[in-house]
Amino acid sequence: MNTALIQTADGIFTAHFSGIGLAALDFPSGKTVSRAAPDEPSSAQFNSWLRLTERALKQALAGETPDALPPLDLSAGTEFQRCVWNALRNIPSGRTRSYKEVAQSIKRPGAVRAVGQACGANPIPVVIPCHRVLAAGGKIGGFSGGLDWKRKLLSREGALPDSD
DNA sequence: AATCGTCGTTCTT
DNA sequence: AAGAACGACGATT
Repeated sequence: MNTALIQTADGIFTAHFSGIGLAALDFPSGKTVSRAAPDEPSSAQFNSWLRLTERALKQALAGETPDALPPLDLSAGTEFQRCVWNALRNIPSGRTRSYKEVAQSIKRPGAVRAVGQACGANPIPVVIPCHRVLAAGGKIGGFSGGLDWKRKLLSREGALPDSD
């Protein structure tokens, strides 16, 4: 797994690439910046994926819909998790779904709580828009990267619900 | 506010 | 290999 740092206006994200594509994306840690040396030689392909990732990330952080994504490596997830993550990918910017709606959309209407778990296990936040999933009634719900991030992202998309 | 139903994942035997 | 525990939930009381 090659890791690369991506500098944005919101801090330094860390991207992890497998041989398949982008496998994980970490929020800025705030503290120690991982300086791990690449364990694979830098190739033209990785550089291309990194450019795509950087562009897509910055667009997404600005509340825009990325015009292109790098290949994603979701192979680490279970079948169920990949279903959920794919469902998340077609929630358009500026729109939100409830956990229940996501559960229904993947034909497992009873697996509401399991959907929440799967969202939390999303390895590529922001790009895979897990922040667009709210609890019922427009409640903010939770977020693995911290609720401040969830609110910030939704706010930039103009989809931040009125806090009740 | 407290409790229960639900279900995939993870942690313990 | 089971079984118990645990959630970024939702519905009921």
